[in-house]
Amino acid sequence: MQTLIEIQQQLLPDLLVVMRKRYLILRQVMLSDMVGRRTLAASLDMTERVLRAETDFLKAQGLLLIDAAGMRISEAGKRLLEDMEPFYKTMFGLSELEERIRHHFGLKQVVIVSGDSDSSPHTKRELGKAGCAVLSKAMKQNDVIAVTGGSTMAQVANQLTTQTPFKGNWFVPARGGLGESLDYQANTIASTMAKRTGAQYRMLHVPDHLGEEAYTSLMQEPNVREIVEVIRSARIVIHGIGDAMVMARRRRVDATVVEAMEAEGALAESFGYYFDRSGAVVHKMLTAGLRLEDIMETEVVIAIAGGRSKGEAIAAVMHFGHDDVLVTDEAAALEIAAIIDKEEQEASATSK
Amino acid sequence: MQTLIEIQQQLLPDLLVVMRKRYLILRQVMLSDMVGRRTLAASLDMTERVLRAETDFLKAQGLLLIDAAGMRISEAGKRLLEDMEPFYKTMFGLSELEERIRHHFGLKQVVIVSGDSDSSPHTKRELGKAGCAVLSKAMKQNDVIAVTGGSTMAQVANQLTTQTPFKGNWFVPARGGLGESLDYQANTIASTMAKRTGAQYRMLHVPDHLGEEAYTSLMQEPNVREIVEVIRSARIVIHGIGDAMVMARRRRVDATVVEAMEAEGALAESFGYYFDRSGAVVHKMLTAGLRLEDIMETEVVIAIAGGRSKGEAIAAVMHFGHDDVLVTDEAAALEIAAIIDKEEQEASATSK
DNA sequence: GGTGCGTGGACGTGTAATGTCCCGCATGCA
DNA sequence: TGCATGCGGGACATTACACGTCCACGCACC
Repeated sequence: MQTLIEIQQQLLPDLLVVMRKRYLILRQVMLSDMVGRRTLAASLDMTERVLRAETDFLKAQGLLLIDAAGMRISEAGKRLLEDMEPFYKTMFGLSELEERIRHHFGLKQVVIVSGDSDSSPHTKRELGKAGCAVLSKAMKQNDVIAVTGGSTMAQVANQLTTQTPFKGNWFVPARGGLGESLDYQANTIASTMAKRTGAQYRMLHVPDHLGEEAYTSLMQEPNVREIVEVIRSARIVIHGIGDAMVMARRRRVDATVVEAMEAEGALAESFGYYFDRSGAVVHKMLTAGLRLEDIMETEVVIAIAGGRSKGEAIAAVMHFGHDDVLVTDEAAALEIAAIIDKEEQEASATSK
Repeated sequence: MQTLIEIQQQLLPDLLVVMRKRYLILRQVMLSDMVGRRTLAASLDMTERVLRAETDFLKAQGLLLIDAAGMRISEAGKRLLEDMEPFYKTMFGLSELEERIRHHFGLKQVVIVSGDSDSSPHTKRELGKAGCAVLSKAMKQNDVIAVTGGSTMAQVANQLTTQTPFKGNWFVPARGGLGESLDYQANTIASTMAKRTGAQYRMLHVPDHLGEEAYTSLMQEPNVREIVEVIRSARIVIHGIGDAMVMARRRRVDATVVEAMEAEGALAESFGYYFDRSGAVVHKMLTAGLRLEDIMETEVVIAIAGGRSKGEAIAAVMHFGHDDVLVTDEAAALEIAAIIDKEEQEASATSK
């Protein structure tokens, strides 16, 4: 059985967005007692014109009183705010979280699905769906999309569908082979995505982790070189995020290297790199795939990861600061919010 | 305390309209099992193109399955319809009623406010407000608006406000003096409305009910004649509806005439005329105000009346068939719906 | 009486919604 | 087996609307 809100989300996905917008306007006016349009627009981060459309509407509904001196809330508006209070958190809790995380890390967009991917396969599926929606929106024609491996990315690949085939688009793996199971290989995922969207794909058949010698000689190979250049020119990168130690072990990284990384505080792994708590890269190395400098120049970088246990790792990668969009779940988002809280407290403590 | 639905009706009435539209599409598809776009558009009374936009959306949401053979509902869509069922009536019950009544009497628009004006002054105020909204929307520049008397019309006049003054507009009484209390006189109401909207007004200082001789001689008077011509040229008429016997008594109509009218089945009164159950006019008479033929040619005729006790009278006037818009309340609307039911049953019984 | 902030009106522009027409295709009937 | 019908979906011109921008005017406060 679904609640009214869940039904509405399906039937009118932007209902909550509009509702929240109007609610916030009303609340802001209430708090400001009497306020002008420009001031209000600034404090709500809206353009003056769209705010005006909304206030005109709220006035017509009798929730707002507007006269030459400015705007104030009506009795009916006050009552509405009070009555809406109990619904606010369940309705907009996630939107609020999204906005908070988006703002703190300077991202373009944050999407949070409810639940915890660690414990619920259903949430993981939803996470995949949300990832698809974001990716589909980002894709244009003749794009190159670099994808990483991992179970979450595999989930995205399985959810991907499209009405109009993206014929001119290329899916490529972001990195070479990483010694994981076949299903979670970047190569596998890139090919699945391409097949499901009617796009093309290319594979990179080299191990990711290379010594300098092997790297140089492989890059002499014309066909390797060619695909590597395609990869590095990707306009969109979509990647998962993992726990550093778990990933290192799964990838059979040298025990000594693992120890070194642990000593340096490695916490998160993403597109083959390891990050510490502050988002600094631990252990940079040669790779045939995407390099850090490529990521920094990529137009759209989408991170997708969920589950309570991944919260810290996600925050670390976000600190790295080159992502544009984050798709995650409620459990991870709450962890991230807690980390933000702590950081802000520390920041205010040191500033004193 | 308001429910979430009530809050939404205030905060996003526009979106709820969209929601209803999508719900009805989904339901129609469900009932039709498998149906084409053109057929569906016809049965929902929508243009093909807007239906297409909606079905594309519903398909993207996974609620509708579309293939070369036609459209059918998906499992998720079926579930959504079931889950929405309990909310439907509270959300759209009034819209449903509006549409039903609108369609049955061939009106352009029906507006229903919740409650019963007979028992709740609050509902009566809301009725007034709704009437204002309709009237404001209908008014253009340099219009002549004829208004009748009555307590409901007085309520409309008291609620009327406007941001932009309607300078070139004229409010006039639809009929002459009718021996009611001053507050409910058409003259009074016309002047109140004019004052509240910054418009002009003219008065008609003659008794409404006239013998042939008096009528002829009064119409010789140039200033009477002039205002009468203005009245009869009104582009908008807004009128109340009353119970025939109550109004006749209040207006001190001759006892013999009252008896005659009662014998003829007089049920409702509006703009000075008396109607029987089927909307036929009982007792036509000379008047210095609006005549029936004027009403028939008026561009916009707005009826406004509410309260359970008025239901029958409203239905009678609607049968008369020259109104464009009806503004009423829930209690009256339910009475009207019951009458429609009965009529339709009788109609189907005779057709057999 | 000046100054600043307020609303509301006007207007140009770009984009999304809509009306219209058409195509290729599957299906069912002759 | 062939033909007609009705299907979804693509294309495109037109329209309507939302939005950014600018300005006039009025009110309150200094």
